[in-house]
Amino acid sequence: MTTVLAMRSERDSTAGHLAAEALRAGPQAAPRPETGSVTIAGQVLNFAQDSEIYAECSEVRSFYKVVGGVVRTCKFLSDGRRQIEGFHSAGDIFGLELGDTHGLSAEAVSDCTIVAYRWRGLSAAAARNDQMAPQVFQFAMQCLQRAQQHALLLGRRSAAQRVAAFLVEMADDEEPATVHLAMTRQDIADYLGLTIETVSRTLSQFERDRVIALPSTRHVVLEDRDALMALND
Amino acid sequence: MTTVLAMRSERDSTAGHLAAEALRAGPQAAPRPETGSVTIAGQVLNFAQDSEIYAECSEVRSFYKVVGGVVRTCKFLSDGRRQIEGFHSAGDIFGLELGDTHGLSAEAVSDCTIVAYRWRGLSAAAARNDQMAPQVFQFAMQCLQRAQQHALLLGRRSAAQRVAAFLVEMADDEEPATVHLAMTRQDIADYLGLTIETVSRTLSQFERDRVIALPSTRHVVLEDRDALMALND
DNA sequence: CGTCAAATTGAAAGTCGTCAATTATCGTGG
DNA sequence: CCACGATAATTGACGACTTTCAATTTGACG
Repeated sequence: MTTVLAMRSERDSTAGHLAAEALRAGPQAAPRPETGSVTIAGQVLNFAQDSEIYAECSEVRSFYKVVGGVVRTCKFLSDGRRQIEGFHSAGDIFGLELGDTHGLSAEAVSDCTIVAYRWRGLSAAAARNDQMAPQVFQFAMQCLQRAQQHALLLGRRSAAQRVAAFLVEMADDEEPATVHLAMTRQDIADYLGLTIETVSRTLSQFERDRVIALPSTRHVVLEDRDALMALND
Repeated sequence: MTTVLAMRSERDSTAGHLAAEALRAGPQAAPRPETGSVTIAGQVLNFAQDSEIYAECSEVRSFYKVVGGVVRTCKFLSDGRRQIEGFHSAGDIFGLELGDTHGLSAEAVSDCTIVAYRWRGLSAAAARNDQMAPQVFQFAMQCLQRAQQHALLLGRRSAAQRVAAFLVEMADDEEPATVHLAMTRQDIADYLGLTIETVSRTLSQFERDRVIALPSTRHVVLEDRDALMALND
């Protein structure tokens, strides 16, 4: 199966909008290539829960967009511990790298469907004369800002602040927000730089404080989102 | 006073080398513009110790290269604490951003000299038809990798591991390496996500263990660099 | 030599991690 | 549909590491 990812070449949009539109466009968003647009063939792949999408230090062959399910990108330490750099769900791009080897590994948090877009580095893309570079740059800078925000969280926040930030990050805009967690407590812990026990205890404490409700382990209702947000300035 | 930053337009080099050469080129590296190269005017600025170069959320007018001295880029929390994202010394670029506001603030760790290059975003640079985009992308990805490495450090390392990583990062290639610290213990603590006391205690312990020597507070001799590196896998 | 800021050191407290036990959840098969 | 086993999650007790608070020492500069 093959799909297309629209890569527009208009110059009048801002770089931000260009990238946002192009990198978020799904297969369904480009039923027919528009005049002047460049399309990139993508291959749809399915991964079972906990299967590896690519390994750290493996050769970069493609970058990826999540169609369904959730993906985690992470690093491993020699002692077996993990640092999860981020979770990626429908519409998110991941695995786009400058060098020829992946700096992180990627794994399926849940069963998921992913589109792989062939990618041989920026120079190869630039040589095709398409307007991908600004979008790729935009993407890199977004990743950078998230990474810096994450470093701030890991360096300076308490366990309660980290868990609160995670819940707010995962929540939708509804009120009260219901968060469906695709990942285990271990995943959350490895994302927040905590242990599974601390995450569990913190969630329990939030529940006792009536800040959240836990109808099931994977469903969190943010009863008092303001209280959660207030924990981080 | 005005200087130039060479921005080469050759296509035959790898993206990596392009960026590395162009972004590291100093005033002295481009005595005369070469045929086919694009030059960017830079303004030399001096900043006194602890003065602000730009504030978080301030408008992006330029990006910067350090000529002399050391710069820190950091974020502030509402409680007054800081997370220093990185230190930048001679030759380093900082302050290059996608959006129109800075995501971090920049301050002079020591008295320092900096070249400011006018920068109005990638689209403005791209419109001038120079070949800056790949170099900027390369730069962004390098920052991203450093930020991810830093997140790993902050999320999963003990105080001793963090201080060891910092010393190795700051060390030159000589043996034994002598590190001249331009920053205070507080700066180091805010970079490593620790307190000033913990940094001090850890350095003292390293000294007792004969891993380092401290001829003065700002001079560290890595007596046993292997031992320091062994702490992190 | 005196003053002030930076750095070090000590003692106590607190947070989070570790280890262990219990409970809950989910998938599988009877 | 229920029972069972395996995995995930929770909870408790304890300990280690880091922070906090406080005092002292060191170093820079007039």
